[in-house]
Amino acid sequence: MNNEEKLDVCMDFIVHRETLDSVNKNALSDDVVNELAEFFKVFGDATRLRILYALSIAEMCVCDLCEFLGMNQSAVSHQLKVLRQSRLIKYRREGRNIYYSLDDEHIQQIIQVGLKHIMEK
Amino acid sequence: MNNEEKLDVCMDFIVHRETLDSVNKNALSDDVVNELAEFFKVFGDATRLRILYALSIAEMCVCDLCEFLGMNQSAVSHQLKVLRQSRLIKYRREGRNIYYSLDDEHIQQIIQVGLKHIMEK
DNA sequence: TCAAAGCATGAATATATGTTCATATTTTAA
DNA sequence: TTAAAATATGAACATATATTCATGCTTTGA
Repeated sequence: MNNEEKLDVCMDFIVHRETLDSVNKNALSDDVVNELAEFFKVFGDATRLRILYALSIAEMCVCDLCEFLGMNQSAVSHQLKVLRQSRLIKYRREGRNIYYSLDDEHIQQIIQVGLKHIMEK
Repeated sequence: MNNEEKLDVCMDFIVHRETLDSVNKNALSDDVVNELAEFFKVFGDATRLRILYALSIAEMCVCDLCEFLGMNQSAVSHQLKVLRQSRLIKYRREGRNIYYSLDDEHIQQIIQVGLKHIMEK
């Protein structure tokens, strides 16, 4: 391993220049990383996961979701807004009701990979 | 659709009983949902994502990561602790340095699915 | 057209979380 | 064995976020 440069981070010539070059060359852009973090953040909440998983089984109106989640309508609507803005769900109006469903084929895939992970560990 | 029961959530007979039965029957347990949320939460931070992506390219010591991330050592170590506790990374000591690497084959898979999602949207 | 149902949303609050600062721990070189 | 380097960690602080409360909007039935 090469230790060619002195850097602020460590006090000696410890940093691995080749590794850093390789990582820097292949790293994701800030924009992509931030978008990706925002995307995963949506899955990082139990309420939203339950909504997504429920919608993977059936289309549901807000009322249905409130009943299923055992939460009040405002809380559910706020989370639905987050999911809408992340384009993970879509909706259609039918009379006074609004029916939500999944809007992306990656969602179930991601949840499945996550499930596989926690099952195996 | 059947509207058989009156529920607190909505003021009329709007809730869809069949849908709810089906969703309740197939829903994930609270434990699994919470574990899954904790798992995804780890991916929902740009710093941690950058670390994971970097480690998918090369094994790195803390010093390397500080330099790559442009962050101080304490902040990096705190995030490494989160990643260790989630069992997403492992480490080995070599002298004074500690080298981190990925500890799970699902990590790259999940990041790839996420990337595919944000690219297509 | 008007009241009520279903849903959305802004503000407020409580809690969670990321970073910094100071310091502790472990290892090696002298 | 002792000082310094590399890393870890507890506490503090600032920010982000989930839920609640109050209220607004849209649609339908009377």
